[in-house]
Amino acid sequence: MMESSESLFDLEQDELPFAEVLVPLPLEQYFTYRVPRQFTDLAQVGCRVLVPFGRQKVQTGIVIQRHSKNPSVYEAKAIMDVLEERPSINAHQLSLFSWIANYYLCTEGEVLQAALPSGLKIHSEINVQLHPYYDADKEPEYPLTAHEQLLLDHLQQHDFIPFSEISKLIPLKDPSALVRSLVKKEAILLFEKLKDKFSPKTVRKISLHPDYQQKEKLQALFAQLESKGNSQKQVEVLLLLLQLQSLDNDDIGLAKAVHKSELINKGASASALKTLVKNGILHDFQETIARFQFRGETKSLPPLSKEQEQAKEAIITALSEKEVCLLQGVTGSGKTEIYMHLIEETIYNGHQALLLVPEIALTTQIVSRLQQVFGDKLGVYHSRFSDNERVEVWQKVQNDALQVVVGVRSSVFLPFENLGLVIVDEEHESSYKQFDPSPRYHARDVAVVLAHLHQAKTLVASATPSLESFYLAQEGKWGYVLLEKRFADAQMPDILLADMKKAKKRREMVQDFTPELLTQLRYVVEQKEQAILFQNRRGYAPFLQCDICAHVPRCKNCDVSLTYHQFSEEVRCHYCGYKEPVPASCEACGNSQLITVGLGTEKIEEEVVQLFPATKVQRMDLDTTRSKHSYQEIIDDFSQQKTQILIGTQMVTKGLDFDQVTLVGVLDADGLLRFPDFRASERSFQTLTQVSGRAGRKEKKGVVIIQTRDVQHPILQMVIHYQWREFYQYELNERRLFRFPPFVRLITITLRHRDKSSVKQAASQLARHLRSNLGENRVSEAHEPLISRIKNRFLMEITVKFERTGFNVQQGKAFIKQSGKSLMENKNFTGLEILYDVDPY
DNA sequence: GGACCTCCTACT
DNA sequence: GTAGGAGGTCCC
Repeated sequence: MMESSESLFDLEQDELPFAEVLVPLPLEQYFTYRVPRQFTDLAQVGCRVLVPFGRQKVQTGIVIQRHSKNPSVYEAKAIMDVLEERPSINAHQLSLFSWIANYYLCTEGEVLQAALPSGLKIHSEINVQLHPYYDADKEPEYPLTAHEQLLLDHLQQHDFIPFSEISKLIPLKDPSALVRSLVKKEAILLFEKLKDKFSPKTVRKISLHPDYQQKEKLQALFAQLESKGNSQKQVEVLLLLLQLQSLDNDDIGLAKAVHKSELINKGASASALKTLVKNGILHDFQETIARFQFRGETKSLPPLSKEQEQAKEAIITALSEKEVCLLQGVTGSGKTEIYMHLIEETIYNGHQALLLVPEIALTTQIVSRLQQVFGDKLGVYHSRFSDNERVEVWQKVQNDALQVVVGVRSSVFLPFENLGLVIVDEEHESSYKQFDPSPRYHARDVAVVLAHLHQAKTLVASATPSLESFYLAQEGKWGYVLLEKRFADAQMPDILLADMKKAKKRREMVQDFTPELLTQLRYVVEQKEQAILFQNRRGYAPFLQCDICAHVPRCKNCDVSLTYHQFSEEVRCHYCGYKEPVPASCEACGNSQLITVGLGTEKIEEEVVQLFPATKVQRMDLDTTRSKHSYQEIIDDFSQQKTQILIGTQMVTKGLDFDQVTLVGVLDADGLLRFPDFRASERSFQTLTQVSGRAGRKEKKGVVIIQTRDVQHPILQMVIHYQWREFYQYELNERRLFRFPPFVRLITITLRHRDKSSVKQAASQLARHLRSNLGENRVSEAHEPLISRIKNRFLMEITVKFERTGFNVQQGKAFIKQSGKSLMENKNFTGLEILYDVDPY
């Protein structure tokens, strides 16, 4: 694709004076720009260009196509600059963008927005400065308001302020009117400045000037300096430099450069240093360094057990016939070692490899294991890294300086040149599906497409595969390899159910603990072993309730109850972030007795601390892991056995290897099972199996206790008996019966509007239109979603189910999008928003 | 997404 | 009347 467009371009470059440009914004079309003569060669397809966009604004765009068709209805503006000689985005990526936009019903601009690290998305920002003729002491020609005065006062002290920061300085929601007024009064000027440019990390280094890098020359120099008498400081600097040069080497390497900061830290006089540089004795220069530098020896690959070796061979065989293979390996079966061997072979064959991991599983544990083997061939791509760090990985992947990347879902967008293998670890993880900003893509499914574009292979792995993947493997569309034996002959734990209903009736519950779980916990504490307690709800309790009138405090902006957080003494909305102090009394009846209902991690922590005051307890959930390192700290403390009991949400179920955990307690399995969506069973089975897998490794067999009010529940029965085959057959049957994925393709259409009746009317109109054109069995009636208002917008929903075969899904999707578009153009529904979620999770 | 414009409304 | 918010539009 690249080749052909380039050669076409060579032949006819003068006839391609226009470019279609994609901008990273949620807009449907490309924009046409004129390519100035000096850029005819440079502005290739895939290059980033700077373009004027909107009212006096600079945007980064990508050249999608070159052509010679001069747009007739408007005059094309000119590309301002081409940002690189080699395209940032390769042909595979452009195809991938367009596939994602089509499949997930979003725009290519949204994909670009998600794909490019912001360090590569330069755009201009408006700044405000004082007008050169403005005189603060002079009586102003026009009177100034208090707000205007505030801004001018600020500008007396500062050279300029970014427009976007004015609202932080002055309590104004939209400062544009204020700024406009001040411009008119000739008190300020506006100017634009580019921001977010990538800057490589550099260090300043000092070395001897080449003229002095010989012993004799140096001796002469010393003699000369010492004779002067006032150069003592300079002599000290030179001696220190020589000392540092020889530090890790007996032989003095006179050409060697040392860090300037080190010289200064060790006491070199800055002014003497400056003089030496000025006199041409020392050389002061900048060196670009990588942000990630792997130090230390790489080890050879860990050997595989017989079972691992067999699994690896089976995967290779499967992938020789099929593009995708599912590896189902129980927790603790040693999948990571198999990955390493497969990656090694991929690199050996001259290809790049990508290992996708769920956000939360990207810990130092897995990174350091891979780094030990792959050293500086390995790159890590994570949202917690800075922009500059991400740009660096991006560029190294592009230059083939990195052969392996371990990363989170957005690493499918990296500019791989010759991908050979993609591995999706823990593929059932819902965090692979992006939700909040569109594109709402699933990284596993995008990975399969990405691999296909590179004619590469995909390995999809999990102990508890998604129903979708399991089905594809069962149907033979994907290969399938099973690894059932735990590594080093570790035994699977005993999983037991504890009947909360019975315990409650007999009044045997101690707070939220059944006698079974409490007994085991006591034993573990006495034996100095470790335990994990799992409850899938953060905060103290899901909500507060009035003891008398049963009123529950609700969010002002959303249709949800507020969650009680004891530590911060607040009630919070998990949807819009609204929070308020805990109400002293019921707002409905004035009663002051508000009780907590339900169970969150914070409350369990409190109970455990009461029950075991001498034991070290740690809680791990969204609230305790907000900062960059706290997650890792909690993990480290627990694996070093500084903490004995770990209490947490989902997070504790994710691929962490702790050897001394002998007990896992699930405090309330019913909360999982009751979840009102079609994935409740699947999620329950996966979560309970995964969390159980945390118990007992190596020598010691573990125990898992699951508390429930429904001991007969079929899902729980299958979990405790390890009947995963039965589970998949059972659940596939249900899905077939009720027409859910993997038997149909699901799309959720959400309509959003600030006016309730408008959104209802728009939704039923859209539903009627879709039902009559696509079939009533494929499109649901418009209905209110479970949460019908978020951030003061009312929501309506339409569910679409397309069968997998015998129906043109792509055509159906296009029809939906077209219908949505024309509905939004309807003047009765101005302000209507339509959101699509393809393959919702 | 954001800078602009227009329209609406709550005040001194 | 007008400052400030809210909604709507367009970007090549």
